[in-house]
Amino acid sequence: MIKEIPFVLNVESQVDFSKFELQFKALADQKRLQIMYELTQKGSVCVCDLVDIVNMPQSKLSYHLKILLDANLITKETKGTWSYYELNHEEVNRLLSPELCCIFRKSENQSSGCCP
Amino acid sequence: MIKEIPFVLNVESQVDFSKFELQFKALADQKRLQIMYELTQKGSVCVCDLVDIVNMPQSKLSYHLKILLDANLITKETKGTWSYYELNHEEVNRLLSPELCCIFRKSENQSSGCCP
DNA sequence: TCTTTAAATCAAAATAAATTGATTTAATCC
DNA sequence: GGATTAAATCAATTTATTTTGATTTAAAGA
Repeated sequence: MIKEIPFVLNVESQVDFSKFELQFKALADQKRLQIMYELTQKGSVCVCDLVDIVNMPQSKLSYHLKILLDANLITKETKGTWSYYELNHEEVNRLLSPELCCIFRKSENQSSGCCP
Repeated sequence: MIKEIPFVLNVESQVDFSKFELQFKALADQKRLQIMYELTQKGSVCVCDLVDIVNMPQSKLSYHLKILLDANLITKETKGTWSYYELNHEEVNRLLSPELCCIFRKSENQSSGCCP
């Protein structure tokens, strides 16, 4: 019979925070928070429109979208020459408090169990 | 007669994300996440002990504690020469999802309405 | 008072992230 | 095919953050 090894020593220093670091880094910028906010308000938006909405040069926007995409906080769908970005509500809800989720959620849409 | 400029354009860009930026910046670092995790496990810890727990030079730890403190994610109490730091559970819960809060919460203590 | 210890601060160096403007890739339309 | 448009990428610069080791501040004890 095998004795269980106590699940105690230094388990804490094993905890892997790298995914959280990546996601919080993506959130740690007002420009990117605004992009997320706009995607919440407008739903699915193509880069060519987003450029005007957030008033940002295209290459700069592209850079910030990539950071959000790599963090899995937004999703991308390409249709021909256009790329449409959307908020990844599941991931945002997984990460942020209901209170905070509401900032990234239209008040009309209460369906996804985030807002109180 | 002066024509009014329509108050339409860019109302959304008025939303102030600066406090969130500060807090997410504080969270956007594995070392600081580990510090928060240790404070969750150990409750109130003085810097002199934390140095060994997170295995970090004192000045470096002091730097990271300040960032967490400025973001209101931890609190500090000085007793004589010692400084004791604690997690600010209210603020952490306000910001992070119940799921994530659990990472910064001892499983014994279910009192604060965070874990499911 | 002098010494010791804890913790914060400082300035310099190292590292990382953001911005810029130009270029590339690739899909669409004529 | 050639021109046009959308979006990503690139390299160079700028800006911000982190690390380091030394110094400072200040409380406690002999």
